[in-house]
Amino acid sequence: MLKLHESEYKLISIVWDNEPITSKELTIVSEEKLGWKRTTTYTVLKKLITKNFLKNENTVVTSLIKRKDVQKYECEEIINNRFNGSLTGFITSFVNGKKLSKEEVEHLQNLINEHKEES
Amino acid sequence: MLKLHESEYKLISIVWDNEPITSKELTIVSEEKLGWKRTTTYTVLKKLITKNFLKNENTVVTSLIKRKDVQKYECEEIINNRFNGSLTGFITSFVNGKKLSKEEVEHLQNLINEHKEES
DNA sequence: ATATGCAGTCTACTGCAATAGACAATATAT
DNA sequence: ATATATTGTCTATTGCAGTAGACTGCATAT
Repeated sequence: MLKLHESEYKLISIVWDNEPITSKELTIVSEEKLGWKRTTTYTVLKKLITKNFLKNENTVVTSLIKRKDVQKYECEEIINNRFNGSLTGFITSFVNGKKLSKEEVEHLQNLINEHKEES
Repeated sequence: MLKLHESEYKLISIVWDNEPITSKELTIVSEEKLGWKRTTTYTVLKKLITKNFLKNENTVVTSLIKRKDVQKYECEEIINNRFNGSLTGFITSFVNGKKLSKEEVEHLQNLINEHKEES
């Protein structure tokens, strides 16, 4: 289960952006970016360690799961919950009333081609 | 702001699926599908009415916002929060390690074409 | 006129996420 | 040996979402 609470997500995002990072530095960055007190960082850090999302070895914090995996999980969650598992349903909804730039179109087309069934 | 809490989302979903629906019926369906007591339904209903998401006229409940709009909002939320506003980032993540069926590919391609900038 | 039931509100309880202060343990400097 | 800082934990507080019970007002049947 890759479910993260909001505060956990915020902290692990800082780790992803900066790892390896010492716990000390982590408290400083959290203070700067999130306005958290030192102990708040430690509390949330501990949660993430307990969940095996982060580890802290000798005051050096690194991640055990990758950002991509969490993102993927979250995508699936919302698509399953809100769109009955339909990716096209999701995209239809998102894209509704929007225009896609040339780059986006190109990028999307590549993506689609790369993930076509057979071929 | 189209933000909905989980319980609100569950209830409005029932309305979307059944509107127009009497408040009485709503309590029954909520009881069946969600296991809610009558008063819970009324409590959440009131919240949704206060937010102008639903209305209740003469015990007949109807929606003031459409499912699509809420879904769109939620899509944007997650894409902005988690993917810096990048749709392709989102899809890349979702599609990673998956195959897309012929129908999906076709559907997606149509979507893209319909939303190309200029043309 | 009185009892019964339905519609709806108001208040309260519970659980949990978010936050942080008090404290403990260990290392380091004087 | 003692003061100081660093690392980390444990406990407590706050706020809010979720849930539901007690109550009110109104209509209707007897």
